Amino acid sequence: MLDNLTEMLKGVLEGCVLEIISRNETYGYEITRQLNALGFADVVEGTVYTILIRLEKSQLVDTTKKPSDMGPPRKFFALNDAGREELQKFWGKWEFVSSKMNELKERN
Amino acid sequence: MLDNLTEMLKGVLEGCVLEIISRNETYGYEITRQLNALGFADVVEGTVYTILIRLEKSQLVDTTKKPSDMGPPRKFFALNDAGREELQKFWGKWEFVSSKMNELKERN
DNA sequence: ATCCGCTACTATGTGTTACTATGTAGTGGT
DNA sequence: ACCACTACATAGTAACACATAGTAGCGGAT
Repeated sequence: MLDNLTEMLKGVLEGCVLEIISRNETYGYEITRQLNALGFADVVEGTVYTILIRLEKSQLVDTTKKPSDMGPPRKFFALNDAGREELQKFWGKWEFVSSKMNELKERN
Repeated sequence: MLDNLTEMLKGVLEGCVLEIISRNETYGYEITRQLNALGFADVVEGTVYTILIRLEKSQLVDTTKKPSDMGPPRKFFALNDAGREELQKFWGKWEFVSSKMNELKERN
């Protein structure tokens, strides 16, 4: 129905991942499932993993590997201080853009 | 303060331009000014012109050139039926993403 | 024993997009 | 003559989501 969200997700998906991680230390596969459950049904693992690697390189997250009884070992991600700061900045930006968009939409 | 909105504007800026055009037949330079006034202060003409050319190629707008007494002739843009449909789709997508984002943000 | 499905991670390449930078050109004021 | 403002155009860049493919562990069914 609302065919392709890809472009609109640019710049917000990373924030979503940060938010999800901030709630609970978690791992890529699970994050993908949560995003899908949220409604972003077309988001695939490849996308999430590239985001996670980016977050790791930017040193916004700490990682630990833990065994799983359901498959291969899981790489858990947790926000560090820089990550929490980035998350706050993200919501600030979202609030700004989102308010401006609604302003534009409602104005007549 | 909220340093770089670039990535978050991807996918929404085109919709903003569509919305602005839908209100009044207008031209690139003026659209840029309106976006700046809205709060998207860093959006520059080059960005808007590429969007306008894209809209033209996608046949979402009709164009007419009109002389100006303030400078070079202006290229006016107006939405056609396809453009109006696209605009509606855009707001549908925005509504969806935006609601999901707020759901994610508020949930605790 | 073998295959399949699910879990879980990694890597390479592609298309789209906003932005940078630069150039052209018309008008009016000083 | 010069400059600021108006107005449009375009080649190149960086960042991002996504496509695609591969590797690998585990459990259940055939």
